[in-house]
This record gives sequence, structure tokens and C-alpha cells, in this order.
Amino acid sequence: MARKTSADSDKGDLTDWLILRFKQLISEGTLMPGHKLPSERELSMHFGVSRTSLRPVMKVLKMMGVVSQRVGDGTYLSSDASSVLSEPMEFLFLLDETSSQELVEARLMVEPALAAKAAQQATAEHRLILRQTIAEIEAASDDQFRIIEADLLFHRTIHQSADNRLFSRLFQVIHRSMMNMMMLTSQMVDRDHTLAFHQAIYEAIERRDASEAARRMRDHLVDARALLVQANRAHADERLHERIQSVSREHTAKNGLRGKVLGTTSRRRGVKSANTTKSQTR
Amino acid sequence: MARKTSADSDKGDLTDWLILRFKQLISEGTLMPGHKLPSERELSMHFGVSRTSLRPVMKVLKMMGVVSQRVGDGTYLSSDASSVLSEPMEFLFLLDETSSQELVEARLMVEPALAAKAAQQATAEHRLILRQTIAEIEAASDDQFRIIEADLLFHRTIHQSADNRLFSRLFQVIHRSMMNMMMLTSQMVDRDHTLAFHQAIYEAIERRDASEAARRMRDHLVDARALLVQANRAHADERLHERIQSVSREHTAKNGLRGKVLGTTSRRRGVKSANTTKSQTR
DNA sequence: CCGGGGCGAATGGTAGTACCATTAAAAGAG
DNA sequence: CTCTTTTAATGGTACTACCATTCGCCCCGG
Repeated sequence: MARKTSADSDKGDLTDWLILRFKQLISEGTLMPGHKLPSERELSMHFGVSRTSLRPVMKVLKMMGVVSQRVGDGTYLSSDASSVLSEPMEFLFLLDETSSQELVEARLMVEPALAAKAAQQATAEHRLILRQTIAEIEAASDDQFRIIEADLLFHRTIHQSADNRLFSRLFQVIHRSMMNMMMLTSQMVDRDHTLAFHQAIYEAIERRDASEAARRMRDHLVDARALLVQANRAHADERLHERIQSVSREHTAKNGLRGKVLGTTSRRRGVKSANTTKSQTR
Repeated sequence: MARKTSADSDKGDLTDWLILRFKQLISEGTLMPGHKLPSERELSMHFGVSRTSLRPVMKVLKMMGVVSQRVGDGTYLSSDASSVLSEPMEFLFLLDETSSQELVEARLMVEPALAAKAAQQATAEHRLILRQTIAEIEAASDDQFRIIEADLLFHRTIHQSADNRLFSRLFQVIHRSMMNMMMLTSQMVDRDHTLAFHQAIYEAIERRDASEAARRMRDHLVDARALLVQANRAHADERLHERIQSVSREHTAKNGLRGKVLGTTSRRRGVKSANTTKSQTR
């Protein structure tokens, strides 16, 4: 009912239309961060669609961190947008086969400048947090998890001091993804390295020496990049081994692997499922 | 069936679990870009879940641009990951109330460096495309749409020349969002301005003068920022007017607007829906 | 009067089924 | 062999039902 009325600029499915409506509601200010939304049943009624069609939309919003849902309670509009990029970024990195090197390369282009701005603008609060993260890394002798969290907080605080929300959000995700990748390839974070560089950066910020802060940050990331290259060389043969396994598996049964994991059983009438490799290019 | 077996590291709902499985399938290489996925019915069978539970997951993947779906045909894994960030970014900008200024600010931090790299590395193909976009802007006398598309392609080509996929993807989205915002505030793109700056940047790249390319790009964005500030001043009272309208609407019926648009009718037993403003902070 | 426990309603999560419009491949007609 | 028709499979939407969780309310006991 609500759908057929008004302009009815119908292109695409209900999902697209509903997501558009949510965007409008947010931009209008009808939906405010932290607010509780009506229940899915009510929402579906008032949008004039079934709950079946509404649910995917809520899931999309949830996965992008726009809303949070709790059974028995309800749905709330997310109060901070920091998590909006994390899931999509992970998929981007998966699809692009982005390496840790590329991420540190990107950070190298931006973070020194952010550190410079932080040196000029950092508040007492921010400097306090920086000190705390350094102390935390000192305290966590070999607890990788604690070190990483403190490391993340250190850089995040600098980004916030630089007062650039976009890069703050972005590099928080990038940094975390980097750490995840490193964990997966069983690379350890060198605590002493991290500590020394953080200390140097912090001191530069404390002295409000912008160019020195940028230089120290640059040193930090150059060092991190070097460590990554070195670690990747060490694990090169291991990954080569994996690659060979993967290829051989694909060889032994052309469609076998997909058939087992994803289960492409019978398509249409004819037997065409085997040579879909051709349509791969489109 | 497939779910109860194996490690069964159950946290969160089926959606999270399924998305995790898809990530694994992509990272394993079982799913390749461009490949056709089994039908939703088959997938739900082989994951051991109902189609009702699978569909939201496919929607999430579709909205993030990871897959594309066509009725009557099937689902395909996206061949390029460029669109993965666009939807989430839009929500991020909405929730953060990001302004065009902030976007151009971010570009100002990165794009000069990318232009410098492009000057050093740009291939003949890339330089050809740059020439073409300039010609296109010249040709499109006052067609805003054509100008914007050519503008986007110009910057995108430079990003690609700089060989940084992450920023290439990111700034493509940022640039487009900027243009959308400008269109919404009925700001026109000044064709002659754009043309002159692009010409200067292109010539620097053609001469492989990295520092000059960076400087010209910087000029371009500084100019764009100035135009935005100027345009925003001009439209300030207009937006103020809107704000007043919005506030007055909210005043006339405290819960009326939400009641009409979102329809918060009766909650639980008691009448508590009015003062949920308190829980806004959490 | 006050606090704790239980009851019940509402919520999001999942499942099953049915139907639709669209698409592409197979089957048929020329 | 080409063009048209048929047909089956696909994603899109809807309705229904049930579950476990959560929270508000009420009642009971202190």
C-alpha cells in the first residue's frame, strides 16, 4: 500500500527501495543514533511489505554496523559509525587479495601527516591515553592480544587527535585487518620494536614537534613494512606449498571440489555445469 | 546437518556463521570472481539451513557488491571489488554527517602524492585516457552529468597509475559521494575551472614532473575546497530554514512524526515509548 | 512499605511452503 | 538451419508457525 503510492520510482527490488527509505529516514533526522526502532513486525506493516522482505534489509544494516539487534529486546540505530566499514573492508581485502604490505603502504602515505597534525592539536586527554598505551605494552610482556589492542589504541588516538574522522575510521579498520593477517600467518608483533617507536612518536607529540612526529611515524611504518617483507620471505615456501596443494586438488577433480563443498548437482536439463569455466571471463 | 558437525564454533546467529563460511570459501579460492554460485535452494540445502535464513546473507553480499543476482539466471561472484565500499560509505557519511569539505580535505592529504606517483609511472594508455577525459569535458559544454563522469575518470585514472588499489577504490567512492552531495545542494561544477586544473595536472604528468603534478593536484583540490566553502555560505540561510522547519515539526508532535512515518504504536503493556529519549545515551 | 520471583507478552531468529515474474535453455515448427 | 514456443529453474515476495531470549508487570512474601 505504502509502496504503490507517491512517486513510486520503482527500480530494483524491495530491498533496494527499503534501504533507500532508511537512508532518507537517517538523513532527515527521523532516526537518531542510539534510538530504538519499531519492531520488525511494525516496520514491515508501516512500510507495506512483509517481514520476510524486511528482514534481509535489517540484516544488511546490522552487518554494516548501522543498527544492532538483540532478541527479546529490539533494534537500535548504532550510536557510533566506526564499525560500518569493517565487514565490507574484509570482503574487499579478500576479493582483491590485498596483502599486509599494501596496507602498510597505504598507512605510510597518510599516517605521518596525521601524526604531524596530532602533534599540533593533541589534547591533554589524548596525550594521557598515549602514555597509557605505552605503559600497557610495557606491562604485557608477551601477551600478543594485549599488545595488539594497545597498539591499535595508540594509533587510533593519534588519528582522533588529528581530527579527521574519515581516516580515523578507515585506518582503524586497516590496522586491525593488518593485525589479523599477521596473526593468520603466525607472525609475532615485536614488542620492543613497537615500544621504542611508539615512545619516540609520543615524545615528539609531547614536544609539539610536528615534523619530528611525522618522521618518527614514518620510521615506525617503514620498519613494520620491512618486518613484513622479511617474515613473508621466511614463510614463502610454506605458502607455495599450500598453493600447490590447492592446484592439485583442483586438478584431480575439475568440478569435484565445488561439487563437494558447494554442491552443484544438476543444473537445468543438460549437463553444462562442467564447462562454466568459459563464462568466468564475463 | 552441516552445521552441527565439525568444530561448531557457535557464536552469534546463522547469518554470521554463513557469512564466515562465504569468507572462507572466497579465501580458499573455492569461489572465484565471476563464477556462478549454486542456486539459493541448493546453497541452503548444502549449508544445512533454510532458504529463509540464507536469503538475508545473499542480500548482504549483494548490497556490499560481493555478488550480483539476477532473477531467472542466478548469482555470480563479483568480478571486481570496486563497488564493495560504496553502500557502506554512504551510510558512514550519513551517520557521521560528513560534509563535502571533509571529503575534499581527505583527498587533499592523499591525492597529490598519488599524482606524483602517477607522473613517474603512468603508462601510455593511462595518459591517453587522461587526454580523452579532458577532451570530453571540453566537448560537454554544460552537461553536468558528462562533466562529472569525465572528472571522475580523470582522477580515477591517476589513482590507477599510482598503482594503489586501496586508495583507488576508496577515492573513487569518495569522489562520487562528493559529486552527489554537490548535486543535492544544487552546486554546479565549474567546467572551465576543472578543465584548466586537469590540463595543468596532465601536462605535469606528461613531462613526468612528479613534484609539479603533486603541486597542481593540490591547487586543484584547494580550489575545489574554496568553491565548496563559498557555495555553502551562499546556501547557509536555506539550510538554516530547513533546520527550523525540521525542529518545528518535531515540536508540534513530539512522537507524532515517528508515529506517522515509522509507526511506533503500542509498546509492551505500559506507555513508555515517549520517554525513550533517556536511553539515547547508551 | 519494599523487594524478589514468576508469569506473560513482545522481540528477533529460523523454518516450511506457496506463488510470482523473469530468464535461459530445451523442444518444436518452419 | 533458423526462428518461435514451451518449460523448468531462478530469485523475489508473502504468509504462517514456532523457538529462545528478554523485559515489563504483577503478585507474593518479607
